Amino acid sequence: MDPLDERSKQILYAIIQSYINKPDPVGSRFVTKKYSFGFSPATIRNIMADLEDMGFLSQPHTSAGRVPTDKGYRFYVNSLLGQDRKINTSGIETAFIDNFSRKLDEIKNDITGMFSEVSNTLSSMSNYVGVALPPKPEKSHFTRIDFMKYKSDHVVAIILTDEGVMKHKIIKSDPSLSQDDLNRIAEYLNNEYAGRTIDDIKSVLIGRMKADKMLWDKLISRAITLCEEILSFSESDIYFSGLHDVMNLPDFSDISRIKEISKAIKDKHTILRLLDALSDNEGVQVMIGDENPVTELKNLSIVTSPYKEGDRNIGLIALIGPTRMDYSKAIFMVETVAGCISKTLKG
Amino acid sequence: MDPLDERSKQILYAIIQSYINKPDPVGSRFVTKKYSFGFSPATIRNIMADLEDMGFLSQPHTSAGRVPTDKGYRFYVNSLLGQDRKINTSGIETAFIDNFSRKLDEIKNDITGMFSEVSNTLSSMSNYVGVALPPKPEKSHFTRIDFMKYKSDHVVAIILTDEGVMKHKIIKSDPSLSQDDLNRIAEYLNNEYAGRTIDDIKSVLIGRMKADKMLWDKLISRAITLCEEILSFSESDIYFSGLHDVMNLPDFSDISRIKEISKAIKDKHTILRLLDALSDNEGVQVMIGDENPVTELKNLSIVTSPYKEGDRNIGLIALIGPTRMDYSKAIFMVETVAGCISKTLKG
DNA sequence: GTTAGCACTCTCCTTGTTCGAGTGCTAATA
DNA sequence: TATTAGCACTCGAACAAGGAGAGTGCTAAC
Repeated sequence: MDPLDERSKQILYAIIQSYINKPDPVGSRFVTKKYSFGFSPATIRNIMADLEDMGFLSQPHTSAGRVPTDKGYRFYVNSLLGQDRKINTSGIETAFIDNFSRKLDEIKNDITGMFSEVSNTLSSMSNYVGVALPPKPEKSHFTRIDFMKYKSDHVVAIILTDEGVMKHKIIKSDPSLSQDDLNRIAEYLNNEYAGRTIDDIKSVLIGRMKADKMLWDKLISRAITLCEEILSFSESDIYFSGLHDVMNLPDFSDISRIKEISKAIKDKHTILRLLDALSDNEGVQVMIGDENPVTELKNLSIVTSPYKEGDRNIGLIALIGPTRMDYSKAIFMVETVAGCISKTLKG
Repeated sequence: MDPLDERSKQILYAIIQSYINKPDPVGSRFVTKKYSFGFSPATIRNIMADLEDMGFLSQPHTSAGRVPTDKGYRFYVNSLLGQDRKINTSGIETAFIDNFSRKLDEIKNDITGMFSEVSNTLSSMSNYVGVALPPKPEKSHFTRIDFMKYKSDHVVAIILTDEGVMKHKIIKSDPSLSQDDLNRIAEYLNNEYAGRTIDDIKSVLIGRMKADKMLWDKLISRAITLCEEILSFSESDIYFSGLHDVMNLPDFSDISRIKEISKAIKDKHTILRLLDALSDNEGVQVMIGDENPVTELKNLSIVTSPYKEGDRNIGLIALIGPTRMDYSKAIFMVETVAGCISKTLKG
C-alpha cells in the first residue's frame, strides 16, 4: 500500500519538519547538512524527486527547494498521530497548563467567560485562531426551568442545564397567563422532565405533554406553545480568537491570505456546521487544506478535539491555521485543553 | 480667529472631498479641471501652499499632490456638522432604513441579537468597523429579580431591566439557603426596589438594606451578600463587526495598517473605556486620528452617537475607520441608526 | 546504488534609465 | 496688486539589464 521505504520516510519527515520550522523551501544540500543521513546531496535529490513524483512535495519553481504538499502534511500528521503523545514535546510548559486548568475551575460557573477564555488561551499559546464551541443546549440535561412575567404580555424563560449552560429568552405570550400560572407550569416541567436532555424533551416529550392535556386542560396547552418556542434555540454560540496574532505569521504576510482566513471565520455558520459534523467523532482530528469540505478553508488546516462530560462528547474546540502548521504543538494543545475542559466539567 | 478666506475654504473643501472619494494626492491641475473655480493651476498652487503652511494639507513627497492632514479633516467635519443633515445625502436608501428599523423591532426582545445586528448593519453599510454598546445594566431600571437554586450550593440570579437587558449569574452560596428563602429575598427586592436604577440600588440601597437588618434578621444579611455579588457586573459587552470588510479599503492595503486596526479592536477594554467616556455627551461626535486619546487609534477616526431611552443616553454606537473616512456618510449612518435604536427602545 | 561534476534555470537584488506628474519660483501680464 | 505663463527641478513608478546565489537534473565515474 505504502510505497515509501524507511529512508524516504525519514527524509520526507525531516523536510516537513524543517519547513514547518522555517518556511523556506528545503534544498538537498540543506538536508544533508542539517540532518546527518550520511548521503550526498545528489542522492537526496534523487529521493526528493521521487517524493515529488509521488505527490508529497512540490517545487515553487525550478530552482527552488521543495515544499510539502497537503499530501505531505497528511503523511506527517499521520505519523505524529501514530506516536505516543503522552510525552509533552510541544514546548508548552506544564506549569502553564496547571495554571490554565485552575483558572477554568474558577470560572466554570460562567459558561460564556469560560469558553472565551478557552479560545483566547488556544490562540495566544499557538498563534493560530482558537475556536471554542460551548456545550450545545440541545444535548444538555435539563435541570430546571423558571418563568418570569415581563411587561404584562411577555414571559422570560430561563433554562438551566447540568453543565450550567443557561439560556434565557423573552417571549411574547398570552397576557392572561399570571405569574402563578407560570409557576405552576414551571413546577410541572421541573418535576416531570428534570434530567432528560433537551433534545429528548423536544422530540418525544412534547408529544406526551399533549397527551397529558386532559389532566391540566388549557393551562397545559398554553405551556406547550410556550415550550415549543423556548426549546427552539437559535444557532449555537461559537468563540473565535486570535485573528490578530495570526497576522504575524509569515504565512499570512500576504494580505489576500489574511482576507481568506478572516472571511473563513467571518461567517460563523459555515465553520459551525463543519465542526458540528465532527463533534461526534472521538479524539483529535486534523483536516489539512484540501481535505477540507469548505471552500473557504481549502488553504487552511484545522485541528480539533471534542471534550466530554462523563463519556458523552458535548462540545468541541479547534485551532485553525495555515497548512504549514506546527501540527505537533497544535495537536498537543487541542488535546490538552480539551482534557482540561472535560476535567473541569466533571469536577 | 479663522484665517481662511472663503476661496481657500472652498478649495480646501474640494480637495478633501476629492481625496475622500479617491485616495490619490490632489494636484493643482486636477483641482482646476474638476472644479471650475476659474483660476489657473498656478493660483491654486499658491493657495495650496498656504493651506499647507497652515497645516491643513501635506505632501507625501515633493512632487506629489496634496493630502489632507487631521487638521484638514477636522475643518471638513466641522463644516459638515454645521450643515443641515436632515437631508439624506449619503446615498443610503430610505427603504433600507425602514427595513432595518422594522427588523430591529422584531428582535428587540433579544438584546444580544439586536446589538449584534446593529453592529453588522453599521459595518456592512459603511465598510467601516461597526461598534455597538448595549445599554449598561448599571444605568438601567431594575424591573425584577429571581433566584433559582442550583446544585445545592449555588444560586442563579436573573435580573431583568426596563430595556429587557437581562443578566444572569451563577453564584456560590450558603447551601442552607432554601428555594423558599430565595423566593422571599426576591420578593422583598422586587417590592422594594423595582423602578430604581441598578446604580442606585448598588450605591444607596445596599446601605439601607443593612439598616433593615433588624426587620429580617439573618436572611437579609445573606441576601445582602448575595446582592453585592450579583450587582457587580463584569465589564460591559461590546459588539464589533466588519474587520473583514475594512480590509478591502485601499487605506488598508498595507498589512501593517490592518494589524493596527485589528489590534485596536482586539482589546475591547481600551475602546470600551474611550466610548464610555463619550456616552454622556449629546449628538454625533467625531474623533479624527490624532485627536484620539488612545494610541492604537491615532491613525483612525471614530464617529459615534449615543442612543436614548426617553431622554437619557443609555448606550452608544460607533463607526471606526481610516482618517480618510467618508465622514458625511458615516455621520449620517451613525445618527440614523442611533435614531432607530432609540425609537425601538421607546416603542 | 551512490557520488562528483557541471551546465542550466530561476529568483532576488541592485543599478540605471526613462517618463510623467506636480511642484516652486520668477518674470510677465491685467 | 493679484493672477498667470513658463520653466527648471524633484521625486516616484515602471521597466530593463545584469550579477549573485541557490538549487536542480543529468551524466559519467566510482
